[in-house]
Amino acid sequence: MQNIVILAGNIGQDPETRNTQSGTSITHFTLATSRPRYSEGKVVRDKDGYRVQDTEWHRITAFNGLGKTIQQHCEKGMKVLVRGRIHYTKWTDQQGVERYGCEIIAETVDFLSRAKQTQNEDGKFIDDDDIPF
Amino acid sequence: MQNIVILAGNIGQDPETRNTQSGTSITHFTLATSRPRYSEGKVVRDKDGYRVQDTEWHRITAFNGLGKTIQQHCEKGMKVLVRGRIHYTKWTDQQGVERYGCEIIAETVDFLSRAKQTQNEDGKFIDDDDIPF
Amino acid sequence: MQNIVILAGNIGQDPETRNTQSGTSITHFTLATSRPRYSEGKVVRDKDGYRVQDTEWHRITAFNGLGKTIQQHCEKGMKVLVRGRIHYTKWTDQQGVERYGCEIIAETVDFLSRAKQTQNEDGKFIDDDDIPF
Amino acid sequence: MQNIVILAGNIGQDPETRNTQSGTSITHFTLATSRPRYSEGKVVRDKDGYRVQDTEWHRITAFNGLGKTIQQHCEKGMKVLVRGRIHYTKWTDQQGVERYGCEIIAETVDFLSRAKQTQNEDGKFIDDDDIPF
DNA sequence: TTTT
DNA sequence: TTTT
Repeated sequence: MQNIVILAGNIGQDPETRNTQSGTSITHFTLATSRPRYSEGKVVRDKDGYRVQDTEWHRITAFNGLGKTIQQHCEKGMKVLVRGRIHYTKWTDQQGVERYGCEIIAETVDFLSRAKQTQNEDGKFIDDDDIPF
Repeated sequence: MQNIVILAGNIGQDPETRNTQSGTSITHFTLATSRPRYSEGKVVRDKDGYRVQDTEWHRITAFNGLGKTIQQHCEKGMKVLVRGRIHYTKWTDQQGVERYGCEIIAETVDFLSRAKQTQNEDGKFIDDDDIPF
Repeated sequence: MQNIVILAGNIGQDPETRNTQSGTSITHFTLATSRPRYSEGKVVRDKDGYRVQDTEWHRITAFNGLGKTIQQHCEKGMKVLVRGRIHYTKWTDQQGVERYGCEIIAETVDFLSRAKQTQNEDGKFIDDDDIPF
Repeated sequence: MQNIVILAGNIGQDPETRNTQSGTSITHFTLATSRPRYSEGKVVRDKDGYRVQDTEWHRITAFNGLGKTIQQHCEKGMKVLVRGRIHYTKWTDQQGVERYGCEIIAETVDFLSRAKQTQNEDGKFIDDDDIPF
């Protein structure tokens, strides 16, 4: 049954891609979504008059082709819209403590800012077919 | 910017509600979403021929009025559709280790199964106005 | 840029499938979504005390494989969850008047009720691999 | 049951607001969402090498406070993210022909471009509290 | 821990 | 035209 996430926000760090032994490539980046804090129906401001924002930092994971497109065309600061699903992870850390994590597996990514252009080794720009807009 | 989650699944345990010192009530329940596992584009089956499902267990939080409606009308096994947002939490456990969590703050809940009816102390059923269908 | 629709509701009529000359198959069904009517923050009731519902009837279109799964496993009255996108259509009617329509192109359909089972010509049930749960 | 729409796109014309006799204010604007056309899994290009886009023009309706915020801070060309629901309308035109329409009732609007600033009659900028970011 |  |  459906597990759908839609996030529009800003990329926190340049994406990173690694390859697994099985040949799958995995791309990670972080995405900030913010919303103004409300208290009793009113916007909350700090002492300098700026609105207080609550920011959530999401860890986004993309595989293979979508991951490569992200690696080539996304960078820190870009605004993107991610559609995907929530996935929870569990592992044991070096102290033997059980740890839990949560990530968003991306299924589509739309660029809300101008996409970064990446040149290939031969100096040509990567084929725009990869850019989903 | 938008942080939207839509989950359709089954409730794992009866909801629990507690009240904070500030007068806010907080209701929690767990929700299972499942999807068939695919490998190379094909459904994966176990040795008995049943499809393998990957289940994600989400922790859902609802406040005040919505939480009370959930407490009164939801129970283990019911199918619901939750719309909400992702919220990450961080705390220090009793061993002094930093821990991270993830929960879904519910904004609406639709009942996809028949809602549980709860009687008040006077034996009357709680007003259906609370039930969102 | 994203155009995402998520609808949970009841199927109004058995789905219908037709084939185009180009070999694409197109499946249509209607889906009702309802919400209680509110006025000044309160549920509205009719003279018999029943809550007034506002129902929207959506026209859903699915192509090829997804359409065939719907044709085989969905019927009038079933509850489904559709994810898709809005598409507007325009045509000229027999009186030469320009007409506009709106349909939801389904990308995924989850069954929230028990799926209908369809027997093949040889009396066997269609392979469950088609059923998305 | 849920009827959720999420659209990210560009505003086609400056919003327009009118007031009904009952005191409700209604704001309308149009929003374009585009997606590259695919044929047999490949991007389609026109004779000049540009990708062919399919654009859907959505009619967005917002009421009262949300509508006023849109009127004050949105203009043609801005990028926005709308969350809302689909609503179908029916009316009889001047020739007595039954006509059908479809609109998106906005529940939230996020600005993906810099919001337009509007001055009040006294020359002051409208309170930023209205801007949802 | 749910469900089909 | 569905459903509760």
